Amino acid sequence: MAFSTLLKENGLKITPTRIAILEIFKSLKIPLDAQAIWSSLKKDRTLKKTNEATVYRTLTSFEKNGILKQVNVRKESVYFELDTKHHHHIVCTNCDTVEDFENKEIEKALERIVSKASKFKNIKEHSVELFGLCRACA
Amino acid sequence: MAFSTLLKENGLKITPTRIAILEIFKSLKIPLDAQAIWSSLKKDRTLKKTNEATVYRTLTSFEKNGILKQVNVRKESVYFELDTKHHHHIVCTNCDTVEDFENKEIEKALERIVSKASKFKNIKEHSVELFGLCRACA
DNA sequence: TTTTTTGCAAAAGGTTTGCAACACG
DNA sequence: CGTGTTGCAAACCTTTTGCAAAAAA
Repeated sequence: MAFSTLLKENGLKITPTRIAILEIFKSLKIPLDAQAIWSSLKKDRTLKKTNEATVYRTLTSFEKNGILKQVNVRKESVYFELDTKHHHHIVCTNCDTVEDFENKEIEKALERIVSKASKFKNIKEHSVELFGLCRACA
Repeated sequence: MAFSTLLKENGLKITPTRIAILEIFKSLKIPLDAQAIWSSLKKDRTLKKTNEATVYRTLTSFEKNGILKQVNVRKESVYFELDTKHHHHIVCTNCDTVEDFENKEIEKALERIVSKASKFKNIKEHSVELFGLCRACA
């Protein structure tokens, strides 16, 4: 789906900054934080004066609308990625490398855990992350 | 093992504040952040004037020494728990409820994923968290 | 006494907010 | 034109740091 359609469907106005932010996520394919997005925008002639606050507001709004979701990468700031296909992450604790994976066994095991949980009855989501050093950093 | 021994083994001096912080983790049995610890200390006559900075320094030092570990609870601040038996968490997104669980199938599936990861060769740890509303908040 | 720990105050880092100007639809 | 969006500056919240005084070993 085109990003402009995605924005429209969520009742968000189509602005150059928003489209650009979505394009950045699409092309880089790794979790990004507000600073990374902001740096990226600054390289673009027409968007270089975008304010940091706008980036934060955009990320927050995209998350609320289910366009982005947060990723636990154990860094100081909050990282996001496009909320598309369900998957998990292997995160390098030294650089920005992130490998995605999916695994049906884990999903099934988690479903069983959900059904046995005593203090919870409705569990909406889960996250699974592996941490280590990527081949380049090891 | 007594907390005083634990501190000694890690080359840390035994102080009332450190013992008290460990006791708080032991008795509450849920992940806690610096503010929670600090509030707890303030209720104690002899420790009520403990400085926030001391709490942060203590938590950092305990984590470095493997006494505490961070828990991903998707809150704004950093939460810790005693680093004892390996387990995972079901976290209430509305309150502080956390239920622990462990599951061998997941551990095995993760081992297989580790062995197949292309960008990583040494993976040291992992985290698995489920998020939802506990029975009290649902 | 030597070394670590703590209190205090200041500062840093990331993120949020109020408000007026601006742009999309 | 009306409402949502942005820039700017100030504020916020959590966490960190320098330094001198206090406590542990």
